[in-house]
Amino acid sequence: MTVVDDELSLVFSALADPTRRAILERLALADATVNQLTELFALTQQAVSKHLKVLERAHLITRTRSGQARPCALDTERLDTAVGWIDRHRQVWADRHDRLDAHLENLRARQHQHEEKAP
Amino acid sequence: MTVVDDELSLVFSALADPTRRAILERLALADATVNQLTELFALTQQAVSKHLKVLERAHLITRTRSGQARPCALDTERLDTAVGWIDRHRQVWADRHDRLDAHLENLRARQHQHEEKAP
DNA sequence: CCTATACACAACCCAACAGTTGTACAACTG
DNA sequence: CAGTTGTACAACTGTTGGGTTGTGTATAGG
Repeated sequence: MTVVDDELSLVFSALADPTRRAILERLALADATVNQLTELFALTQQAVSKHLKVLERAHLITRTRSGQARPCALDTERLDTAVGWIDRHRQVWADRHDRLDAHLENLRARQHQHEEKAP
Repeated sequence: MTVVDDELSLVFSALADPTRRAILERLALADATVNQLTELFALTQQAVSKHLKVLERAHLITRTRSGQARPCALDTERLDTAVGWIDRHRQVWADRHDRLDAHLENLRARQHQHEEKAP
């Protein structure tokens, strides 16, 4: 993070906390109010509110107003972004392996040629 | 994190830093030594070594010894774990929407019935 | 053997973070 | 209208994190 505060850093560091992941897991099932979420943890309401603020800043949740309650809903768009980044580099790495496999295949083919020449 | 240090927290917090993500991006292309990685950033070798330690602790890279060099290689297994977690909850959320869509569809069907009765 | 190289370890600094308590405030409830 | 409920804001504390400098150490090369 430091100064950057780029999108991915916000998302990943939001996901880095077990409490926040638990909140997201809960919200995947159904929207919830701050108090409903607070009941899930051995934490004060204020602590949960702080976590929600982090999640909101990372655009992982959205919040509306419903009377005195302030329900939270999961927003999966940034999760797509995060998976996108990971997948991209998993893919490059996989391709690299493909290339390695191709390379080894190539070697093996030449090996056979040598064997034919001098068995 | 705090005390937990579970697998996912280690992975996500490792991914939360732009420098570390850049390191992984570089390693997706090819293995590299500490010095090679250091050249990429305006950082001291020690700072890069610290980042590598974090990545190693999260099992996102593996390190071997080759003479005096200590090459780093990407390890994609935990990336799978991370994507797994995200996907699981994206899926739950998507299913929830399916149910909502079904519900709305249901409502709409009934609405039509009413319209037929009293247009 | 001596020196340069590639890296790690240790101590320290400062900023950010997770948590707390205490309080303010707006919106429901009787 | 008074009291309760749901939530946010503020100030403080202890801990973690990224960065630095300074130093140690094993390996490679002349």
